[in-house]
Amino acid sequence: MEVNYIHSFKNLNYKQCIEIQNKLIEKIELKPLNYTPEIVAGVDLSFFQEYSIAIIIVIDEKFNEIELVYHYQKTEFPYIPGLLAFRELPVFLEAWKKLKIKPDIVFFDGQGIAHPRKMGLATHGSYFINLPTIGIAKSRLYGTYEEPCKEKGCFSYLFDKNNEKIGIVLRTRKDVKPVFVSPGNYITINEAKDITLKYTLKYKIPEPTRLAHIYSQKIKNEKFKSG
DNA sequence: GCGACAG
DNA sequence: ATCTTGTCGC
Repeated sequence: MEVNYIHSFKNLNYKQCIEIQNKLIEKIELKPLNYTPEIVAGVDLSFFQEYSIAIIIVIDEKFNEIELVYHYQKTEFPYIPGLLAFRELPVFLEAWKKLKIKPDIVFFDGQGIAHPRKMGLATHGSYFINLPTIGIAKSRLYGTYEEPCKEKGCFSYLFDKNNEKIGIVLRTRKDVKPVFVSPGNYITINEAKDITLKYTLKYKIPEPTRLAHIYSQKIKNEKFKSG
């Protein structure tokens, strides 16, 4: 798939990254999707020594795996809370170029707007691929919330310092720690929640991201260990 | 100054 | 994320 524009982030300092994020805030469009996604992609990265491996898995409504692409290159940006996109997007976008099928929406392993500057991985990534995105995080980065009830489907809202909703704490499985769902872009908070549940089977992590994680581990082992 | 802090 | 064994519970 095509990429809007891309440049390495490796020479940016902390302050410059924050400036980029602040400039992109005004471009966020949390508008209704107005259609039901049928082709969904999941993204995840794994790391081995100095390398980063990004994989993208594409599935249809029946969870059939339609396409899988990956790309690995040397890691060129450290993990810094709040700046995850600068570390992961460059690798992801190289894998994205190899993708033939155009998904209706993309699930990222991290936050969307549930971020100090509303610029989590999923939101930042949406500008490069021009598609709706959802952030699925296993833990909280930013925001306050009440604990949702224990049944599958229970949820509570995540709020920022201005008491604005920035995401949902969603119980995707009974008696299991909830996931933090937030829209990346071009979708609403509630749609992100509904679509996440729709793509969740018997595990805590919804299928797109869960499968992406499994394959990123598998490819890492094939390329850097046994194979 | 101190604590928090996606992957 | 990654390094790593067993273990409690459905």
